[in-house]
Order: sequence, then C-alpha cells, then structure tokens
Amino acid sequence: MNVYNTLLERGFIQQTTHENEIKELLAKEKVTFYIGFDPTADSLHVGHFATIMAMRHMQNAGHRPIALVGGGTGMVGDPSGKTDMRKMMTVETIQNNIERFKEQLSIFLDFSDDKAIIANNADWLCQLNYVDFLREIGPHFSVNRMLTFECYKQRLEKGLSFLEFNYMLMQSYDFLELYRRYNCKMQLGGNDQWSNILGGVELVRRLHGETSFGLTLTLLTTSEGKKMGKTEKGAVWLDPNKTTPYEFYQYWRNVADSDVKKCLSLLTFVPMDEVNRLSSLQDAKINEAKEILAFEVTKIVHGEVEAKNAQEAARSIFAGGGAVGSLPTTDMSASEFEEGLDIATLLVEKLKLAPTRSEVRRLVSQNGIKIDGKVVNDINFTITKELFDNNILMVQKGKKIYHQINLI
RNA sequence: GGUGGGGUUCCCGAGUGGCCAAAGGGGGCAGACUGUAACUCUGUUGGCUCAGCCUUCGAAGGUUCGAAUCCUUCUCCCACCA
Repeated sequence: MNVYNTLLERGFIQQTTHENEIKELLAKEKVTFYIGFDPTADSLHVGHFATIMAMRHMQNAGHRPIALVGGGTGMVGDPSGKTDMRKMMTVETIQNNIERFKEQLSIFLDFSDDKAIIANNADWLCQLNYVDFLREIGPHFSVNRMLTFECYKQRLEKGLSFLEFNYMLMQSYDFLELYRRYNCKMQLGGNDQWSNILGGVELVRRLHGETSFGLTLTLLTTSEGKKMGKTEKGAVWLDPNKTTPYEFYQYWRNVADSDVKKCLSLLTFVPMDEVNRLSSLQDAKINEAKEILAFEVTKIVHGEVEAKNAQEAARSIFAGGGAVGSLPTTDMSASEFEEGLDIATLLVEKLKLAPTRSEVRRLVSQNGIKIDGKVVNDINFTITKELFDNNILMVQKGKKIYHQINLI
C-alpha cells in the first residue's frame, strides 16, 4: 500500500500542498523529506512522538527522513500559535537540548546506511550574512500577506517582535537549504506549521522553479481540543528519567474513551482493522483497548521489557494484588526508621510525593494518603520498621499514585 | 522621543487605608460516583513548630497606630502618535 494511504487511513494527514502529486511521488520514487524539531526542552515529548511515527511509516516505505534539529531556529523561537512571547534560551541550553534530541531521535529512526539523516540548521543559519540573506530571501516574502496568516492572529493582538517575525523566513530557508544539499522535496510538520511550510515550498519554487511539497500532520489533541500529553508535572516526556516508563504507561492507560482510536492510530503500529475493533468496544470493555494502547506505545518508546514491567505493575496494583513489576521505588536504610519517621518528612523529603509539609497536611486531612492500603488520618503519624512487610512498604497518594519503599 | 494605561498569589482577573493570605474564573490536588474513563458533585489550593505565627500584591524608601491600597524614586511592560 502507498504510504500516503497508510498515513491517510491512520489519520495523520491534515493538509497538503498537492494531494495527488504527493501520492504519485511517494509511489514512484524514494523521497527525501524532513521534519524540524526545535530544541525547546531537554527531551522530546509525546507531541513530537506522533510526528516521529509519521517518519517511521515513511521510512518503512523506503523514503528517507531528515530529522532537522533547530540549533538556529531555536535561537529565535517560533511564534506560530503561541499567545505570548517566549523567553529566549541561552546558547548553552540550546546546545544541551540538541544533544538530547539527537540521542532520542536515534532510538526511533534507522540512521544506518544513509537511511536517515540528522541535520542541524545552525550549520547554515548561524553563519548567514544579514544583508545577503535579506537580498536573497527578503524579496520573496510579503509582509502584507504574512500579517494575514492565522498563526499570527493572536500575536497581532498581544504583540509580535521582529525577532520572532523572522522565524518563518528562517524555516523557509531551511527547506531551501535541504533541497539544495540533499534534494529534499518534502516537508512534514504539525498542523500549526502550515504557514511555515508553505513559506518554504514557495521559496523553493521561486528560486529554483521546482515544485516541492508540504504536508501537515494531525496534532495530538484530546477530543476536547486540548493539547495532549500535559500532566501536573508538565509534559509527558520520552526521556525515562523525566517520565518513568510506569508513569508513561499509565498516561496512556488513562486516556479518555474518545481518544483511544486517535492514539492507537497515530502512536502504534497496530493494524487498522484491529484499531477499529478495539476502539469500538463499549463501556468497561474499552479498557482492553487502553491496555493495548499503553503497552504498544510504551514498547516503542522504552522497549518491550519496560513495557511489560509497567503493565505488570499496573495490573497487580489495580487488580488489588500486591506490588510486583516496576513501580516508582525508593530504597531506604533501616536506620532512617530507627526512631520513626513522620509522614510529612517521608513524603516531602524522601519520596518527593508532596512539595511541602502543608500539602501533606491537606492530603492527610482529605484522606488522600494511604500506607499499605490504610488511610492515614493523623498528621503526626510515624512510620517505623515494624510497619514494613518483607522490607516493603507501599505508600499511596490519591488513587493512582503508588510509591514503594524498599528497606535495605 | 511625545502622550496615555499598566505590573496582584500557578494563569486570567477583582481589590484603591483596617473586615485582605487578598473576590471570581481557569488550572491543580483530594474525596464521592465509576471502568485505573468521561461527566457531575464536594472540599482544598503561600509557608510553618497550624485555634497561632511568618512571608507575599514589580523594586527600594517614606507617611500612618495600621498600606496591595497614599507619597517619592527606580524599573519593566503595553497602546496610540512619530
């Protein structure tokens, strides 16, 4: 099957510059395409993951992805769809983030034998000469038109700096550069990137008289239109040190019923027949689908072993059994409990399940803390060695957050 | 550069001398309900040695018995004009 149809069937495709031509192109030749990732944090998150899956599908079909990290564009910051001006990042932060991105991308794409390319737009953007750049690129962009773009709407009300206004030209220049260097003919990106992508397509056409192509991907949003992958701790990260495989698994295990189909389609390789079957399950049965979703996504991101561990841990806890598998765990020495450790100190200092002692106070007064399944309703509650069963103690905050203490 | 308007607790936003740790909403957290869902409802949401005390309303000073609220200086932002 043409990879275009695969992407279409799974719901990846949002907008295209030339639908039929793209389909034909993908059927007849090996296409080099790119997606950009700006180093805004020290890890990729699940929003990036959806676009990485699109790259995977393309690569599996024999096309060649370029993962472009935005060492240059990250210095400016993309204003598209943003309400407020972003804080500028230091050069060191950007550099560090780029390294993390590169590591993570190499997990998901096959970079052997030139099957994929990793590039950094700092390599060309950072040494551009201002006047030369203006003379080559500037004439091809109409300020009048740019101001009408949807992606700047909010910003025109709140304010848009000249720094950020240049972002579109930089991203367009990227496409031009990749076209020149690697004969890159296509750019993919999140749907919020539509105008930036069009800018590049237009630029290549004007300067080389060649048609290049753009395609935007569905953003990972909930059925209510909110961005997915946000939790109390911020984003759901792909870095296991920032979001543990267990937390990652649980995130998907808990998606809303209405989001199951979208997630299975975009984030796993489960065949569409099966996706349709699973997502049509009703009532409590849809939990089966969520379990598969959680397992499959975790498997791709963290590997099969971690996925299994997370699944077992989740099952044993929510089925009411004891704890096995890989729950968040802290090792503590017996001596720390010699004189008894009060609940607030334990939660705040040792387990970091609560930010302050006042928070613990609130949790306790609202029956939010359990030790080995028993509600703690005294703020002066003290944990001693005697409470441990087989040197294990299970601390629970709320209904879903479990933390195991191992006595060593 | 000129003129005008602003900076309030995670966010938005009320508050113009004591009743203000500061309305209301959003978001978060906890509880009830449930399917580890959604919806809904309830409670809670600065810190602490918690019937009390301490630190917050851009920053620093000042007036006052008492200041987020008044005065002075500084600083940052926004709009219109250039």
